[in-house]
Amino acid sequence: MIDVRLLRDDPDLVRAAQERRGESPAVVDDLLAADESRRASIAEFEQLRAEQKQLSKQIPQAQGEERAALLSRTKELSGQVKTAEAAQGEAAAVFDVLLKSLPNVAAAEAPPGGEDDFVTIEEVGTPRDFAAEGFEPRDHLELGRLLGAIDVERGAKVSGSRFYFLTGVGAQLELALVQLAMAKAAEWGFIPMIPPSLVGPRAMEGTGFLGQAADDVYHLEKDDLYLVGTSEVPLAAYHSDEILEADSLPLKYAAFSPCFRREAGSYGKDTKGIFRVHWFDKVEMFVYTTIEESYATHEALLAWEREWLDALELPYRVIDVAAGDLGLSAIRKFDCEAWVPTQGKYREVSSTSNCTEFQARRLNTRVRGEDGTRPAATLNGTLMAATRTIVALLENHQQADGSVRVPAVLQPYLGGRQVLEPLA
RNA sequence: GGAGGUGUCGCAUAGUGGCCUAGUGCGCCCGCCUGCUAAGCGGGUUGAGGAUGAAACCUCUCGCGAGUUCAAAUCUCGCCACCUCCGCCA
Repeated sequence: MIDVRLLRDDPDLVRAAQERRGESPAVVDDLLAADESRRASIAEFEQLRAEQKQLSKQIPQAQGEERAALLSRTKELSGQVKTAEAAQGEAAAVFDVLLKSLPNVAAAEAPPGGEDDFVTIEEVGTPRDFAAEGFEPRDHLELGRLLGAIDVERGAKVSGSRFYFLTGVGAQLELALVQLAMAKAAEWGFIPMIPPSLVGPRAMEGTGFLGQAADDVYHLEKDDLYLVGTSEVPLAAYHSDEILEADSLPLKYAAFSPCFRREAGSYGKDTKGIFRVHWFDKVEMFVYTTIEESYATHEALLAWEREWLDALELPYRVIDVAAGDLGLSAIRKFDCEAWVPTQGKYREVSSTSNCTEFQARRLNTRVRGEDGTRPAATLNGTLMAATRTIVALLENHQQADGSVRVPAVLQPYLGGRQVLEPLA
């Protein structure tokens, strides 16, 4: 959630941000009204409560008639306090629901508009010209079959559509990618983490995934637990209800975890292969810092993502995601999209968001500094999403005979193999 | 899943209905004293919210939530977490 004071002091700024997202600025006025009545009800409750406490204190010393008078007045007040307290709770709840539904204030730099209104920041590397090389590129599914690496038929048999088995060298490839990614992250100063991928409602709600994105989340009703779509969720909740010392920042975590997505409403999209699946493994970077540092940290996260893709020798582009496509928590988001030869397009393989104080305020994570305590800033960025990375690696590094070249950095993690060969 | 126990300020503890505006010790911060350090002395030290130009001020916060009462850290009920033992299990 955003700062209530910002809402009161500069509502026009919030309205403008709503418009950049293509959302209604009217909620701002609803919120201001709700804040008004919330504060009025607080004042009323507190005034009654103060009187009740003050009179109540005199009772033990009072005698006879005076005591009876006090008792009858406090008795009356007791009821009024209860009513006022309930009213105050209700007003606070109304306000809270509205405030939590309001997205973070989109950065002025974020391109206005929706999904298609992104701005390309840079294209890195050159997609291969397979025609010039004299062969038709195979898609990752066919390569996966040739290599004995991916089995989607049995994935569907066992778990349904959008599930897969990684087999043989495919399984080894994922493990190699995970190891390399975790090793790199540790080098960059991230603390390696393996977090729970089942979380309670607070963590899910606090990270903003129970808003518009709720349909995309798996929920285990019997236990009221959620399967996370990203380890951003447990990492953001990790320090909930904590006060971090300013000189301990930045706190950088890199987590390996499975990710689960219902992919509701994506029927018919990316149905072939393992590009869009209900479950995949991912190494995610997550940073706690101050709001002032967050902008530079966001650039750093992007730089690490790029270093990763450079190391894997993949052609990709970096885009500045438009305000309407930011999600609830972010003020700005950069995506890295790797070239997918058989689709002839760049497709998202990583994404980094600056959530400023939005998640920290919901999850009650604060920083104690010279000027008191205030909410922390949180940022996240994908380092390695296994399935999409495998798609990009196989397709971009394939050779005419169906073998796949292994980038040099990955070779030590694959037993020194330089090439993945098709099964006989 | 069953039985028992515990939950108070950063840590350790005191507190069985009003004298709790939650005490004490440790730690930490500021000051005094002292060649230096230690000791000693004095003061400060949970967090959130409301009001205000800013304060003084007021409210909430003893795991969480409801209840009893004029009044709850204290009594009642529910929930959660942790510990011990049993069962089951990777």
